[in-house]
Amino acid sequence: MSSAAPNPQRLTPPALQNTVPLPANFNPDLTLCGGQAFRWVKSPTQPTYQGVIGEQVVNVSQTSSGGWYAYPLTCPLTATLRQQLWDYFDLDRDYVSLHHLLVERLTSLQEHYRQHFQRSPWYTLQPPPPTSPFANLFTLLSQLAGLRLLRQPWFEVMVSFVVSANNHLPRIRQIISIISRTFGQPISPTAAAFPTPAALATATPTTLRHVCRVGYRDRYLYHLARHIARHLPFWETAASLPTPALRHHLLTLPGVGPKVAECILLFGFHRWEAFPIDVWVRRALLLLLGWPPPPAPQPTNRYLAALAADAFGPCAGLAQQYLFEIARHHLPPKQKTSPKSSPPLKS
DNA sequence: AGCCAGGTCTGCG
DNA sequence: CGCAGACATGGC
Repeated sequence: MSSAAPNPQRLTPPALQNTVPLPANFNPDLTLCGGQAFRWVKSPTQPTYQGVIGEQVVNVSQTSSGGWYAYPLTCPLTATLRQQLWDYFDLDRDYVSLHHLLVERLTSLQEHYRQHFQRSPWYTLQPPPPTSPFANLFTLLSQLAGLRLLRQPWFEVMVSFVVSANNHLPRIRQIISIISRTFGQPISPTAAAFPTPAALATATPTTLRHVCRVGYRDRYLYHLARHIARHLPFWETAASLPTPALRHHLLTLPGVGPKVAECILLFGFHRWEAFPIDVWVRRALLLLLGWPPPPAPQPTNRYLAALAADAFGPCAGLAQQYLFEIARHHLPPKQKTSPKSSPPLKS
């Protein structure tokens, strides 16, 4: 844990041709340290992030001119590995165009509902507050232009988001790290690959709870790993299933409900029509729409999912990640319920 | 100290 | 369906 050594491994950056250059506007904080992946650690002293992709420790660093690049830390960059990084960072996709598309979709969605709610009786009863992070939508969204969706392996995503339920991001990262070091193949003195289903299937609930600190989720992960390991041939081919069928199968897994299933579809099977709705995305979306607060009737998540599918279509997943990051950075931690009355005074 | 967390599961009307 | 509680753990 605590590296007392003054300078652990000050590797000189590899020659440029031995790295994978990332797009000019790449934003590592949003992409690597947001809510989609849990294995990236930001260096406190340098513009560098270290993570694990497959069986490799990977660094993401910045050149003096500001560009970002990725390279494997402990081995040369083979053609196969270059392709793996290219795939992980989703470098075939044009996120600049996607950003412009999202700006357009979100703006028109906001305007549509603004007009809708202006005619609503709830609006005149309780007008929305003028101060909202969505007041200047274009400026808000421009801060997110470097956010990308990573193409992660599906089993790691399954485990990560079962762990994520009712949990904090820092603790999710810690748990995923312990699970990797405990059951994954070591690939460096300090790092390990994420365990295969077979490897994690050897875990006992007791170990999961008391070593990996997963709490009451021990039985979910225990049954999940054993189930996946036992039906591995099926899940290896699951990537070719249509999204509704795949969603149906995911919902049969222990610890996987509607929200986690959408996360696995999006981050693990790269289905961009998936739209996970958690408390943050829900709050951000309602605020964007200008939805009147209670006592006005509130929409169900099922309704919001249909709304998002209609508004964003094949970009729903990226729109969701935008909303999540907006909520995380611009909304207060908890939406206070009704003020009710002043707190009781101690006499 | 107490509340909350990228929810899910269970059991009830 | 919709709703209420429980649920381990640890950060803030």
